[in-house]
Amino acid sequence: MSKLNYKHLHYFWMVAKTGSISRASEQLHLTPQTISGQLSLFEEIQGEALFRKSGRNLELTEAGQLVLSYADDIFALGQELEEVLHHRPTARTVQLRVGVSDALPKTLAYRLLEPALKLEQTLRINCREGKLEVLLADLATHKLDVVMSDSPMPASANVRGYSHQLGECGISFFATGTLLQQYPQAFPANLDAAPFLLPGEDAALRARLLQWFDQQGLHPRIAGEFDDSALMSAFGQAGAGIFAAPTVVADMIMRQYDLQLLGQTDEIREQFYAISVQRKLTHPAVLAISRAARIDLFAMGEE
DNA sequence: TCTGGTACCTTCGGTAACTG
DNA sequence: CAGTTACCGAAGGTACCAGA
Repeated sequence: MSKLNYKHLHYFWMVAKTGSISRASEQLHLTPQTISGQLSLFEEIQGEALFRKSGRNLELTEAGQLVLSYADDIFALGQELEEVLHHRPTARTVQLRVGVSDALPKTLAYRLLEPALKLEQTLRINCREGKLEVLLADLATHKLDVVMSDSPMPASANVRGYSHQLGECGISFFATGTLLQQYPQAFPANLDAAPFLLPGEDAALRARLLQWFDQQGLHPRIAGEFDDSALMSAFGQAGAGIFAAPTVVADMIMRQYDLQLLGQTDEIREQFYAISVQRKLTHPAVLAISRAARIDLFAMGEE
């Protein structure tokens, strides 16, 4: 049985961090051929190529990305041990690398992540926003621990992942006071012919809204389409149109953007998911998010 | 397009320290 | 003391880039 050589792992880690053998050799005060040789040996023992050549430099393979994610934790822990041994007490820090789909309202993203901030352990959140497909690619290469999205893992995605539903709620519609006065009819008739800000094609909410408009015989005037929910809210705040968001964050949106509520419906349901590469959620912060989100939404009578 | 310079990685052969 | 491991110097291969 092969044993992990931590010296090899350290050389690998330094090469991965610096992006080249020559730069790593400067950091480690060794010659490049030593690093190269030890790295080859490490790859041979592990039975996996960890780097591939990219021009003059090296880039990590998928296996390399996986090893790096573990090496980061191992050497962070080592550094922490040194600090403890040198009588510098330090709180144990848990790192959470989370990707937030840009279709997910930012206020909701915060609301979902909030339970993780209340963990007893010190948490460092590394939060990234982007298109779901890009975030899922990063999840597959272990650059992210979890992806928060308004839709489950797409069947077409070329990534192995598991969708964990955190909850669901109805939809609320918001507008500025000035815009609201121009459409005084009762909800939802006041949406008819009103300027409307529609979520982009990546958002799960978009299709549900369009279908609901059709069922209700409503014909809002589409004033804009937005992939980014924060951008859509900003346009809504400026009076460019009415927009929809999950009811669970209605209060936060009205406070944050100084908007008024047109109406609410439970006929459209917005769902929230945590997507991970593991069937079971194991990261302590993600577990906290998962548990708290379900309880919180249930308590509000929304699930 | 060719050529020379530069940067980077790998292989080979050898040495020194460590281990059982 | 033989085998193993880690290391280094020299040399060679590959990729990139600038200038003719």
